[in-house]
Amino acid sequence: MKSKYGQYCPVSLATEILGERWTILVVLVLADGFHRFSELERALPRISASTLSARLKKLEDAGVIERRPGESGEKFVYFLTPAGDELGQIVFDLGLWGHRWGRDLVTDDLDPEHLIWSMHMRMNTEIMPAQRTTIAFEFADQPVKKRYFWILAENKKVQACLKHPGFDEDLRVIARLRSLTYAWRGFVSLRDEISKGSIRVLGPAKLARAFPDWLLGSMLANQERMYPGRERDLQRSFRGEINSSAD
Amino acid sequence: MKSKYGQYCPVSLATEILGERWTILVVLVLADGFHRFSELERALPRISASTLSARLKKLEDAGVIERRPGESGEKFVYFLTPAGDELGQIVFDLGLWGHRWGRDLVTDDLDPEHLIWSMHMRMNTEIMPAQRTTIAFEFADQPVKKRYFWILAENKKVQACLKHPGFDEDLRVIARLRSLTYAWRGFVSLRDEISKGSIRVLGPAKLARAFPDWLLGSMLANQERMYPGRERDLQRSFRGEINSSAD
DNA sequence: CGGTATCCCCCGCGATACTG
DNA sequence: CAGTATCGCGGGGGATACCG
Repeated sequence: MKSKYGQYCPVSLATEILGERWTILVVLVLADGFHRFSELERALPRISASTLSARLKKLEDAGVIERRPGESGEKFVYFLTPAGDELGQIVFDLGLWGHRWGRDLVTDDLDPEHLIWSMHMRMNTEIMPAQRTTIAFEFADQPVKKRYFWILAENKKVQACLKHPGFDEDLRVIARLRSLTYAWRGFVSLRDEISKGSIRVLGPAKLARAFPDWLLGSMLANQERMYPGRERDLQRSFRGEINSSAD
Repeated sequence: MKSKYGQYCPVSLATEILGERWTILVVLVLADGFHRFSELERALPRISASTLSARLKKLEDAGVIERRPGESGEKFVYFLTPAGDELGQIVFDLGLWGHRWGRDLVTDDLDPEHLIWSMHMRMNTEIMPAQRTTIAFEFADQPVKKRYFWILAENKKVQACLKHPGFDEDLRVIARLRSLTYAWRGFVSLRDEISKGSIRVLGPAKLARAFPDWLLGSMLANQERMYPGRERDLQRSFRGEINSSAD
């Protein structure tokens, strides 16, 4: 059995479960409050259905998640057990570590669908209009298939759409994928990028002005990033890119 | 590249490094204060040299460890960087989780060499005799190759030996591997097992009486274990085994 | 649409051999 | 002894097809 280490050490035992590809991320998504197979697939765009199925089974066997009968369409919904909740805290710590010490992002890390998915979970609905608000996102540098997405908010409920939702947009946000991702991660300030024009917000002035407050950003965006030397380089190269594309 | 997830998510970035087999355990051993290639190999008996070499290289690239020139024989010594220290805390948390929620141990998890290695790091040298004390361990149920080990303590320095150290033993501890491992993990009380005879300590009465205090046990041994139902079953089957072998 | 079974390729890892 | 290069295999995981 490849996954065993031949050790009674508790770290080994934990690692047997978490060491397999994707497993930690599945726990993360469940801890984020998603419970359906399709939600997991959406949050983890590159996982294969069969792998996800296998991981859910293993996590269930390990006592990390519980499988309950589904209610509407889906066969099951998946919930963290108390053991899973404790694990979720560790996964969060790991995220903080990855934020502080993780490598710089490369193009292949960027994924518009996943970004939209993350953002729609962290909208400041308290200060958004109560009536339906449709925000269109256009990733100018992406191929057509990955260029257009929508986030709908209404009565403090937020929804992400991969297809045109059928009604007119209230705001349109146009940016390169990298710009919005960096703003999301907190590497650059959303407001700065908007005023510099690398992120454009089109629509009624009142909504456009309010938009930067709607987007809360990643939970970790306000956390300090280490290796400030690297970080400065990152921002410099990023800005250089923006400038050159604006020429 | 198999190790990438196509996500900018910080957990993904952390998992790219830690998701590979053995990596977390390498960090653990370094955090425990070992720094040499051979020490890592000893603490992780089933890792292959080539894999260990590859892991050290990756951890170095990731900024988790630092490779310094070695001083006596070895080419390098390996130290955690500040990033690695922070990671070490997470690995420790993971160990706590594994202790609380991890699966029961099976025979293949038990490893005498690793147990001796762990124990020799956690001897209560403050209360041990200052002069050289040699403790022989005999795992009665193991094949000859894995049956005999020694721990030497002298002046608050402790050393583990896989071969007869050349001088007489002061104490001899005879037990089945499972008994001592369970006592080490805190599943059962060392004192109880000694008084029941499943762990025997032979030698001068004064030393034999003191011995249970010398062995501090795993750092986690005093932590509560969850699923007490399972735990009781574990102890029952364990005791059943002892009894039947004592018949 | 929600989830599983099957196939098959590829690469991660262990074994072995090798160098300073 | 400390560490690295090479090779070969097994199984992890992605693609695809399939079922309810």
